[in-house]
Amino acid sequence: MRFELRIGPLDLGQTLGCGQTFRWRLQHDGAWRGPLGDQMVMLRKSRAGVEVEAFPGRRGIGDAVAQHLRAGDDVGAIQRALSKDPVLAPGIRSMRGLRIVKTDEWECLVSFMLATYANIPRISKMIETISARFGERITDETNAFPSIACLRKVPEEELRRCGLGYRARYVHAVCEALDETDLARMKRLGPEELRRELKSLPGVGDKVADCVSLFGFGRLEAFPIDVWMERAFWRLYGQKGSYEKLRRFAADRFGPYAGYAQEYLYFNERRYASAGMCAFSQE
DNA sequence: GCCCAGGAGTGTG
DNA sequence: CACACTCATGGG
Repeated sequence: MRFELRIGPLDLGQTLGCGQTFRWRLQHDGAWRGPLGDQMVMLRKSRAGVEVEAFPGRRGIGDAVAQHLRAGDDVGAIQRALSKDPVLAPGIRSMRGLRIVKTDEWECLVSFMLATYANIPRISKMIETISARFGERITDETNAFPSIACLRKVPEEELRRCGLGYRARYVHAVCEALDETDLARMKRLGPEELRRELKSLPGVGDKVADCVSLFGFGRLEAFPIDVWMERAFWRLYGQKGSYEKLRRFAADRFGPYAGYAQEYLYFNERRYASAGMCAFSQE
């Protein structure tokens, strides 16, 4: 199945390339390929948005892609609103095509639990390994991410052999603490309640809870704070302190689209670290 | 070999 | 509240 989705602005690399989601791969021909639910999808930039190719191309895949890329979001308006922050504005200009994605709640929860104290290539590898061993087959090369019920049957030791390290215990415990109805209920919670409930899970602290709120549950006001964000806050705003303090600063300063501000700061801080350059104006 | 990674949990001052 | 320590391992 092949079709075009009208969407903009959109840069696939900025959106799928690093950190929000971990299973999209850039192919040699410039297309991005990855599993979405139980189907394989290839995305290629087109004039009006993206050209989508899906296998096996079951019904609903169009909606799934649109939902994943949050096609309904007015990203231009969000950028204009956040650009009122003079510190943020220059960085936004280099990230016009970044969209926050909406990922599956369960896959997102596990992914960011695995992300603790690991780098992005390793996170991807852990997720690929547990998908390959325990997920339903989509193609010869790729399996879907395993459901809660699937993963619950896996002994902790076997998860450990997938290279999860100490994270195996948390994943195993969360499988037993949670089921699909819990996730469905959590979708209706307010932001603070959702955050509190996520944090009550073993292996989920402030940062993971905020990542899962933002990407998995689609709460654009969520603002995950990691080491990169601490560096950015100190360098650009002269702010440091506890997670709660920085979180409040972000909420006050960036409002309902704080998640987007976080992504702009995150990408630019990493760029700054690697290139020694800065797209933001100094304080 | 060395360093650090999109942290969390636990204990202590 | 802040800090220190441990956790288990693999990319760069």
